[in-house]
Amino acid sequence: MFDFAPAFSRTPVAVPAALPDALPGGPVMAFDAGDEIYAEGDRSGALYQVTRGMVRIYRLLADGRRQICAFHTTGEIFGFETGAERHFFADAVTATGLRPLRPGSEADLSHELLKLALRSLNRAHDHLLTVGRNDAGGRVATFLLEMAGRQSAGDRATVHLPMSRTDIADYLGLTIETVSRVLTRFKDARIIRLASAREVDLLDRAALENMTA
Amino acid sequence: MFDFAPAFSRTPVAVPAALPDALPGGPVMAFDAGDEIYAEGDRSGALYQVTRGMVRIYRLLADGRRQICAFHTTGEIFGFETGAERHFFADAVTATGLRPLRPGSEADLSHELLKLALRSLNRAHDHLLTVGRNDAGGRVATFLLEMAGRQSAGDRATVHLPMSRTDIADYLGLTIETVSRVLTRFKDARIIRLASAREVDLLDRAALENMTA
DNA sequence: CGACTACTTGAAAAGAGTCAATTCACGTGG
DNA sequence: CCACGTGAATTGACTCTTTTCAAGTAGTCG
Repeated sequence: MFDFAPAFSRTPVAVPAALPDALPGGPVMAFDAGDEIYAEGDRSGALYQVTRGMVRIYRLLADGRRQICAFHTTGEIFGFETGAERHFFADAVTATGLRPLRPGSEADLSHELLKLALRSLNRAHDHLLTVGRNDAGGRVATFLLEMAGRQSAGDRATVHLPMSRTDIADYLGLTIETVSRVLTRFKDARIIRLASAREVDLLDRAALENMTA
Repeated sequence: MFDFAPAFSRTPVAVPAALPDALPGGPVMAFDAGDEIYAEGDRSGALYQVTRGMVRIYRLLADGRRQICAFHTTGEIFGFETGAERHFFADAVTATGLRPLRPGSEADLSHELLKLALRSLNRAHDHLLTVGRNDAGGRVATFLLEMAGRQSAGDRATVHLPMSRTDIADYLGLTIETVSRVLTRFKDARIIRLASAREVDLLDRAALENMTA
């Protein structure tokens, strides 16, 4: 049906380097682990740049199920909204610092924001691919590589996971039991080592990449 | 764990009404069903506004699997890219007309593009929710309501599906067999009527909405 | 009318979810 | 310093959904 698929390359999760400085920022705000940053229904306000820690962006369904759309780490910017109200919840996964960016109305700013929005859009599509076209193993593998890619230069073998298994499950569209089982399966296959529940050594990156589909 | 979830409302799939006219457009280009509009790896070029027909945006994996990110109908604009290259494939589902929009570099334009990009971002997140947190029934139900919402005023009971079951499956992260089975299940439950494989009457919208989670 | 493609249906297998029981890690107080 | 309690993570047994593989049926276009 399809002739042939050219090698598909995932959007690199680059920290926007020069960009943020172009935006006027306020003083850094501190949040503890679990603190709410904003909630669905709140009036749309500032964008935020993470100066340290980690933020999760998510939606809640009436029955309590949750879909985490994104995790944001140092340097990243989040908080775009289309309308006057927030459509998502955002809260701190760990102790977090945020620099609010005033969304001025100057046209020049739109250009910067557009770049950021498109970056977010790419990420959302990557995430969709992960969730839509991967089994549990592939999703967890993708997740580990994604987290590894964001930490330090991205080549250190040890990955720290600041978030709980529940967070990971809600990010990947799985249950916490499945996430746990996949991790022990990886461990038994010597693809990873679990120094502790939240410290993962990637022993065989190639194996993870092969599951990533 | 979570106190209570406020009613979650899905982003309405509104056709951008006033926006497109603000952008300078070229002459309409015609595509037949199946024609490629652009491919992954192509140089990023114009944005396109659909004047008639339907377009599918997708990614291909090395093993031939496909994830359709979006379908675009009349009035909608697609073709945003972050870098110099296309990250997606786009082709015509049916006979389609496209008006290319030159992405001029004027700052004023960024403002319009930003709105459009954010709209796409919202849609991507809705789609993620559909795929990540719904079973097969819920995904197909969501899909039917989405398609219904785009056709005419959105209240006529008959929905025309221009795309194949394969397209639907690749959009929802399911197999074509599952899509087919869900549809016959809905039919047997008198939730829909299948006038033909691609003509669906929504007999019980409430039932569909209840599965939408 | 025949051939091709799209769609549907069936049976078996695999994968993930559910429910329940441990185990583990860590902080608190004796 | 150790016992205990709490919440997080793992493991097990079982069920249910979805996929897979394999026919079969229906449209459609020549």
